[in-house]
Amino acid sequence: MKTGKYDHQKIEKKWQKEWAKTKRYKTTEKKGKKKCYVLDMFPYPSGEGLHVGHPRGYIGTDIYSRFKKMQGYNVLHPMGWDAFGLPAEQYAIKHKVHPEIAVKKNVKRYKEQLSIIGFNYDWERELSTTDPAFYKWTQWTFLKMLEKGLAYQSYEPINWCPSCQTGLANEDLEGGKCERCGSDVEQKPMRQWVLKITNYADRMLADLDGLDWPHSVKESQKNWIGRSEGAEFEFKLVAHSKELEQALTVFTTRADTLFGVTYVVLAPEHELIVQLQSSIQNWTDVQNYITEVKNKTEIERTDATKEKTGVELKGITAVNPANGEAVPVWIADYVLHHYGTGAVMAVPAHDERDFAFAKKFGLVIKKVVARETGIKKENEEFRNGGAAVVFDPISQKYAVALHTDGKPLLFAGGVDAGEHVHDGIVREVKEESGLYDFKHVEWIETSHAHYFNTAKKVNRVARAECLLIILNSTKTKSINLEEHEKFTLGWMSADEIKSWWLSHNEEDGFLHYIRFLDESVARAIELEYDKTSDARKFISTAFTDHGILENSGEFTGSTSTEAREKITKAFGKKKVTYKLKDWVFSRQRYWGEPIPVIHCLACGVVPVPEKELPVLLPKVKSYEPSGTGESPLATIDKWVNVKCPKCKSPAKRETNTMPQWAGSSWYYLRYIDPKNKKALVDKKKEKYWSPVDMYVGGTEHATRHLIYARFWHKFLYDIKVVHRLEPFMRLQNQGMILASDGRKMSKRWGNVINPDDIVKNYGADTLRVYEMFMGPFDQSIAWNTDSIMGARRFIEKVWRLQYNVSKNKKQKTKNTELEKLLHKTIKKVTEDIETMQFNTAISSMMIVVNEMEKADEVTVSDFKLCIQLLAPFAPHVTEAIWSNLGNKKSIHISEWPTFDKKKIVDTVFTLVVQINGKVRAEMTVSIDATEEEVKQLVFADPRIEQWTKGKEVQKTFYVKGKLLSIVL
RNA sequence: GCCCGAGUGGCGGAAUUGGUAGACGCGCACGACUCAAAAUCGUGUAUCGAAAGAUGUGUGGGUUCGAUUCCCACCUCGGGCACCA
Repeated sequence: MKTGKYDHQKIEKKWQKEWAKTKRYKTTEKKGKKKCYVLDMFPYPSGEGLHVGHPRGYIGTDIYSRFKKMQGYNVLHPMGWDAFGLPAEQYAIKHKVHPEIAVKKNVKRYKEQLSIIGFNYDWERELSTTDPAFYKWTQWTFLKMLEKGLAYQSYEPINWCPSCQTGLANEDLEGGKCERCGSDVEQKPMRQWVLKITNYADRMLADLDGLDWPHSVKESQKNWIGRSEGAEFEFKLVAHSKELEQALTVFTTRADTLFGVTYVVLAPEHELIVQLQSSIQNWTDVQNYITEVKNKTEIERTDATKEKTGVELKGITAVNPANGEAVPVWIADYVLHHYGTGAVMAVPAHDERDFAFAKKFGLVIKKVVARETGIKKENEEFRNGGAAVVFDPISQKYAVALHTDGKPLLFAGGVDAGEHVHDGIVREVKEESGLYDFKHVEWIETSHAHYFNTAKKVNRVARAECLLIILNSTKTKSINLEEHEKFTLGWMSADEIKSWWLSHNEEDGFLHYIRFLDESVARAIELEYDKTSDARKFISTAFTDHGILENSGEFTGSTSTEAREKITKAFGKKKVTYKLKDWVFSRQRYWGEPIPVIHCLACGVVPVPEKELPVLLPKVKSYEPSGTGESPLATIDKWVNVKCPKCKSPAKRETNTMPQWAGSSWYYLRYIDPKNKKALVDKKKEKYWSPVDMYVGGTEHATRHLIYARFWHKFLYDIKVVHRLEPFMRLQNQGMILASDGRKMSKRWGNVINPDDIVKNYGADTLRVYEMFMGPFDQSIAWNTDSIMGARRFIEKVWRLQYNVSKNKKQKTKNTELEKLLHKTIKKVTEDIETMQFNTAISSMMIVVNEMEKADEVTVSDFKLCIQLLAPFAPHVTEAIWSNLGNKKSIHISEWPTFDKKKIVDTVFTLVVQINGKVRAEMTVSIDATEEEVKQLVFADPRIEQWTKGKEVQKTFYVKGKLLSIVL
């Protein structure tokens, strides 16, 4: 063989042409073979073209699908275009071309850019969501949803983007702003089509468990669906001492706090308010407030840090179903109309928001849950007691009972018979500390601690009141002598007390009890001491943890968890609520699938008959938004005015279009059977190819595309179009490639690296290897053009190797060390591709190539195995070498190498000798050596002797094939 | 605030049923080849130290013969949710 320079341009052009000619990548459907469906999230062809970040995921799926093909699978690996929606329309408006033409142009450019990278897509299955033959089935599915009652019209206010001139779904917002343009969205009441995705919330949640998806994506979906279990309670309403016919239903997750309700709050949009008008004494104020709230943007309204506002509905009270107490009724915008029942029972003692509201408006705060520490045990002995935090405002220090070992404790104790618990604590403090000059005594909280008394060997639960005592002076009287032996009066700052307890993790008996008290101290210390006020006011916060009930009638003493069940059962009913909202499905824009319904004055909403699908998007002169909240389609009289399919009287077409996410919710099914005119997908074909085995895309789709597609798929399952509950079995995220400055690649920053340039200068194979080698596939990483040389050098090494190898063609003797390494590499690369750890796969191939370069003799068969491993990564150069070696058929249909178990077994290993945990020597030992033999060998070694001399060996640990640890 | 995930050389990163930390690559230094340069090849490259040796995987504790890996607390960064009752 003649030595040749590695000319990537020539090689890549030649083989891409050859593959196209021989239809190398046409999907095979050989009988009796297993299938593998490998899919990329199809791109939105923008006008900017691709940068080097875009192909990263495509390279991953390309490697995976080539690998699976070589393993003998029938592989489906298609590509298409997600081309409806606002970006294409905005681009078209800006460049004054029709979106259809703009999309065609952009697709052409994308396809060119993709093709030079050498992907193995089956282009015969290419599809576009904008193709009428495709969107016919998007419309068809919508009609099925309409038929099943899952698509409905609503007039509720929705998110409206004033800049994009369209309504948006909840998923299209980012922090209350339009995800596309960043404008503040408004709440605009208008007619819209909505899909009942909430009907599927539970199934989507439950089926997440069976998916091989990244943990973070599953978490995002769980958060997005936002299921919460709680209860509904009905509060009867009273005005002028008479019960009204309307009642108020509230939703809560904290039924255990029902006895702590001191008022109730309605969202300002609540429909009950108008109904109650005649009973409301301050109607003008109420109306003013509602108007005020209406004028706020969504962001202003949902800002949790702003001051709470609200108005009381004077003249009306609500009756607590648990204890019959009448409480005031308020309206406030911190209560959201669209969550739960749009009304809450306010428990200021145990909810931050209610607390803030109650503080501001001077409402009653009633504590019904006490803090609980430790774990509840059997046969607990009950103790009643308390403790006090004693504060000296002059020195800003706390008085503690200082144990001789330095431990600071609270002044605490039990209560004498017949004595009030507060008096008991005060008495104890006086006796133990000698302090007596108190300025202020305040109750902070009640707590329950479960602990084991080590002295008496009994389980105890201590109910303890925690008091705050503020001193006038630090003068003392005589101190109880018995206590004085162990304790002295000490003064410590909050930080000193905290740090002592943080560094001493004591758990037994009384100490555990003390530790609970310490938590009360910590809490008391956290209370802000208001120096400016003569009233010496301590400002508290709401206690929102679970605990033990107080002041709750027969439920007093129960845990929150128990009480929640019991109280729900006694006074209300269980209820589940979701954060997920129904999918706002209409857009007031041109470039989308027309919603296939007709509005008839007589018949109402009439679906377009199935045989008239698709409802084609008409050609128009102006597709710019009308600005009236109506779609541009509304201006095309010819298209709009039709006859009602039912009664044949004049009727009008629906002029709203579908959102961008419609087509992408099911496109993966169409690749299976892209030309089918009779069905969305052929049942048999669907049964063979579904589900997608490997789906690769960015994390930005975690809560939109991937939620919508799962919903759409489950619907198709219900109407028996598909046979699997989930569309994508395995999902892999690819990380973004950032510019070398660490920012996103963007024209705006002028930091875009174009893949065409890299392919031209370094080659597609180098680009592919570099992008896979730069770091873990799913992590974001900055582009570094310097580092790309490493990948290029590696490929050149492989290229040069073919000439060294061919010289040895006749050589027969095997280099067993090299062979062993090669077989270990086959194992590693096979496993790494399966788990998409491409960086370590390439690393191990680099190692074997380096060794082959160093070796004098490399057999052709060993080298062949090596380039077969590389073939999915660098398809062009390996194909060229494969052909140079005299193979007639493509390397990409050759059989994937398998490793020989016998060939990777080591005969010797490196034993590591540790002495007292430190590595002191290494030695080569036969793999068959017994522990005794190893020990003999080790102790005879002079390097070991120098450490063991004169010392006694206490223990040894032997890990077979790894190390010997000696303890002296 | 709540829920996830992650912190390792000059840089990208490797190694976790607890067993040699830093594979592979980039960069850098020196050497070979060259009139010279580039390319290529070779050697070295965690820190401190002349060396022996010591230290070292965000910080502080703990378990263990042995911890990047397990436990507790904290710090920082990234992501999701957020007045969601």
